[in-house]
Amino acid sequence: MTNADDKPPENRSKAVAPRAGRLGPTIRDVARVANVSIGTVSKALHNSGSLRKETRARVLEAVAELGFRPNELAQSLHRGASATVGLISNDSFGRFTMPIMEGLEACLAERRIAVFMCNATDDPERERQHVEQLLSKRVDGLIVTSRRADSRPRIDLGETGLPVIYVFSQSDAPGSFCLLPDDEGGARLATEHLISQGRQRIAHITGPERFEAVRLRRKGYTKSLAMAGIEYDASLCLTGSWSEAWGREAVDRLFAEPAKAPDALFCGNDQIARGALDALTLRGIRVPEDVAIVGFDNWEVLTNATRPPLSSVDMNLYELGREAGRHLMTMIDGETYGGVSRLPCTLVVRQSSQVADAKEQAGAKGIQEGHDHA
Amino acid sequence: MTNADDKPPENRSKAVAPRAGRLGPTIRDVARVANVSIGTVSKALHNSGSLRKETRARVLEAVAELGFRPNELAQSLHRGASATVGLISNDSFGRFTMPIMEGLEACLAERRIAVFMCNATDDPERERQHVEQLLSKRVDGLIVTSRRADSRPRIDLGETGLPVIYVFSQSDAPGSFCLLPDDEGGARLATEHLISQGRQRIAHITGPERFEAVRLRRKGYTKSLAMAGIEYDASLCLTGSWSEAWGREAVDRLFAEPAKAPDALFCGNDQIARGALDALTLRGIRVPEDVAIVGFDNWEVLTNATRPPLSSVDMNLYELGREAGRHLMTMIDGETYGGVSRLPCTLVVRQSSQVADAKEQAGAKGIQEGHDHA
DNA sequence: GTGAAAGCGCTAACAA
DNA sequence: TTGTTAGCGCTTTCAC
Repeated sequence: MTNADDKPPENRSKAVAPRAGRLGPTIRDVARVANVSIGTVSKALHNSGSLRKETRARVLEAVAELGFRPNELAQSLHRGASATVGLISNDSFGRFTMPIMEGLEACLAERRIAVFMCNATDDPERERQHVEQLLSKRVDGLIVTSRRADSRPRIDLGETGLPVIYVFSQSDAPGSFCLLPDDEGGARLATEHLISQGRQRIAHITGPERFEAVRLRRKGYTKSLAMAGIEYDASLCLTGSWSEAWGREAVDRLFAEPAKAPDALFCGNDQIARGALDALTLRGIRVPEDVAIVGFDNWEVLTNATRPPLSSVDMNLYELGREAGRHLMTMIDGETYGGVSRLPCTLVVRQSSQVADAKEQAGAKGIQEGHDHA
Repeated sequence: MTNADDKPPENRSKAVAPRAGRLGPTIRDVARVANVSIGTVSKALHNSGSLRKETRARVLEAVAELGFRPNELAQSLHRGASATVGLISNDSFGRFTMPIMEGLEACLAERRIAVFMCNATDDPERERQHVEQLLSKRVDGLIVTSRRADSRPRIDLGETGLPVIYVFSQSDAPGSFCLLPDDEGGARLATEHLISQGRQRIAHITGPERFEAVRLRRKGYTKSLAMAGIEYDASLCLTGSWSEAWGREAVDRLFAEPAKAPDALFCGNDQIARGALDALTLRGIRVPEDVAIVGFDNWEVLTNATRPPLSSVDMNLYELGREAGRHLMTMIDGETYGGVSRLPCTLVVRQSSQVADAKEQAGAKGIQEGHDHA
């Protein structure tokens, strides 16, 4: 019952919907301009059905003229899927979340899926609100990430069978799908590399015991020692905080008695490694000649800033994010996954662990040369 | 013409819309269960109109029973606004983008506005695609951020009068609204602080000339010197890269001739400052007794890791993000802004710039004590 | 106080 | 080949 000649309401400037003008032309407008029906416009847009060439051309012309852009909200409503996923982070978008986000976004963008960013910073109430909002917005899937020592309670999604992936975080609920780096494997890469460099007394300076990553990395470390027939010396395995200060302190302890000093350090993260390196330098101990060092995280602002540049294990978080994206897409398509999946780490060898003339060692599986961006 | 007793289609398991079950109950279902009309349910949900107490109760009961969650997509379609904004980053979600995102998200979450994250990494084509997608999703506003030396081309939004804010980035188009930290002011805080510590020969080691931030910070530095009656010595102002290596190299140059050596360093970022600090320490020059240092960015992984901890200028990026969110909300409500707005920086004083017994200096405007998280 | 119905912009099934 | 129309799930006006 609207009057057929419905003009744009230029007159009612203070109408109830002041943003109407911003919403742009609708498919109806296109139909009017092209002088065809709405259904025809839709067909022309999706290249579906059969249409006379010139009709389609006329429609596309009108589309261009009006600057028509289909309203995805309406499409989603119809389709029952929003081409949208939510990413909930508890790491305050921290250093570890970033590369994961990038990988995820890059992967999903290819299928034109958009990502809602939500920061819950370990506040259960905020998390609940975000989940609530995401469900209301009818996201097609959910990614949960966080840098946590222990596994987290699973997200409560009620009856909705919404696909969820825990990346770089673990849910305690059975059946949840978790994507993590292979900490143990990473540690083995590092330790075996040091052994291959001829080191025999390899110390491990690492973070707080309560982190599963700490326990797994130590496991990899001890396994590699065992495989090489090196006896594990508990006094060489030091647990502390994730800081440079702890790295310095640990070195002070390890090198208190020169006779018992190690000839290599495998550190739980790059900050510890840097602290250790600084402390060694201060003591006049040469790296890598006297003591070789390998860190963990491959955080380039650190690894490339030290002298010498720091070898480190890379968790390939960007790749982890991509993988999460891929899995999520197949889950959205109906697939189901569960359990913990771990992605391999890579060792990036720089000067801190390799005396110059031993360089030919590199090239083995999971090992790459560090390219220092000058 | 649908049969009134429309059952959920449990039978057609391989139907065209396999996700239908996931979409959850609709307002129609609620109406059926509560035995009222759809309109009544809506009123009950929004506490609008007048409703008998028990009717409302009945509706809410049905809502709870079914786990009904209003479909925001449908609401948005009706309302003509999506309660959604886009954030386009060209910094690959880097170190600077993170705190901005956090502030933005925190601010918008209060009004239940969700944020789409898009990473364009300085690729114009990807950026265009993202913008296109965001427009299709009918976002209510756009935030553009990037760490760039120069101003960027403005985002092309066609006819849509979509609100846009450039945060930590500048558009070359006149009329654009840009939100930036007050680099010049930050530099003045740092320089004046050093002067107040009795320093007279203050060097400035900074980044590449092509960054506007570099030029502005130097301007602040020279102004402060002038105000204090200290003559500007061009040989004390060194331009290089943003790296620790450059910080070390610059110190080597500055201290080549001990007679001409400065008694304070104001560095263009914390990495440079750290490199400088390390180089000084290596030369046996004491910080802060012999040379005081102030950095820029207040990147805590760096500032708290050095010995002594590093004083630094904080750009308050989190606050910048919040401010962007606030402005964007008022712009969505119809307000318009333009031009460049700069937010004040803060100086965080730690030990690198302040000899112990001079501590009472702190407390002035824009200056705060650095609390080192152990 | 409550119900009916017209949209919001789009798709797809069906008619013409 | 093209037009018509019934939804998608919700809000809101207007009858009753």
